[in-house]
Amino acid sequence: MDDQTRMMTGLTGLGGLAQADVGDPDSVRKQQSLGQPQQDIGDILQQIMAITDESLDEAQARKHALNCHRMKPALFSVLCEIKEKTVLSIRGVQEEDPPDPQIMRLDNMLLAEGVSGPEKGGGSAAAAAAAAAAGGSPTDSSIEHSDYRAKLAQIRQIYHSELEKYEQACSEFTNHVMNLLREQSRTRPISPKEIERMVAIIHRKFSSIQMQLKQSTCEAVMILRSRFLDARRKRRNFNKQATEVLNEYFYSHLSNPYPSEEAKEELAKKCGITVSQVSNWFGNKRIRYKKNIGKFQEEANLYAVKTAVDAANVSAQASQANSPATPNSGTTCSSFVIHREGSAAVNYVFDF
DNA sequence: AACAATGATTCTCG
DNA sequence: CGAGAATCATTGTT
Repeated sequence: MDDQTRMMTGLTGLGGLAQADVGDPDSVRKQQSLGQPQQDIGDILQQIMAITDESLDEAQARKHALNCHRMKPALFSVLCEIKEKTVLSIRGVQEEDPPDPQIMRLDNMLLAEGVSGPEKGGGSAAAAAAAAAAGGSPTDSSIEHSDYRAKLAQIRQIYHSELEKYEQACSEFTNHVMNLLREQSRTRPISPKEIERMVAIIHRKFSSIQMQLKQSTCEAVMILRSRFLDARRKRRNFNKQATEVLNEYFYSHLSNPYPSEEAKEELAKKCGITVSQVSNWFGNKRIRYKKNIGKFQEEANLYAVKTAVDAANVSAQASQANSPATPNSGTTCSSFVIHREGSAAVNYVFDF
């Protein structure tokens, strides 16, 4: 609202010029030299000055009265004359502002973040995700990005609606001022250039408000980004079933616990996690298992038995003669057992 | 609160 | 680019 008040002062500044013109004793002398009664002119000037203090209706009536006043054309021409002289001093003040580097910076950033620029509907959400992933594989990370995208969309929506509001307010205000100036130009001389200048001033003021909007939008995006990046570190432990599936695979492939890309995808689907999460899990598991086999012995045996039982069940269902004591996933399972027994806590390396 | 477990990240290396 | 290793940061347990 600070800008608005400043805008108003800018506006009254123009009006003030006219008042100064009117108050110029020079003009009074000129009027006197025309042979008109001084009192009369003084009255008119008083009336003009007082217009702003009156209610709209009164002012309207008074304005109409002034416009019909017999002295009006003469007064107007005098005002024009004075204006001619003073306008030279005003001209120097005009300076064309080059495109603000800061606002360009903000614009670029908003564009880069996808806040401004082409509206991204639901259809191109994948494109937005891909852009946000920036090099990551599009299959994963889309889940993590959905929250981010939703928040970004929220910011974008607020930004656009605010921008629209500002633009509307700006054009409304410009129209209002232009109408006002046109109306006033009947009473006092206002060149089109001046109106132009006034419009430029208004636009400058509004664009400074716009810059504030852009700035705070940028800040919001930055905050969102940092929160999001922090949030990526946040994690939820996988549910029991998922851990079970992963462990089952790990211990039944202990001699070569490196799932292929297809296996990873299948595990990911089974566990309801992403492929990269599966990769993370196996990476962590391998290194932690290797570091301290002893700690995992119990778990390993558990899953060895589990897979053995499963295998036995499968074979039983298949009406085969295998006893539960001779699991058919033997190669990997037994290799683990042998290794365990042979080198309890010493460095264990996977059989590659 | 201290500690362990665990998922994610970052770095180096082949 | 993927694996290993170290590390971070959160979650779960005691």
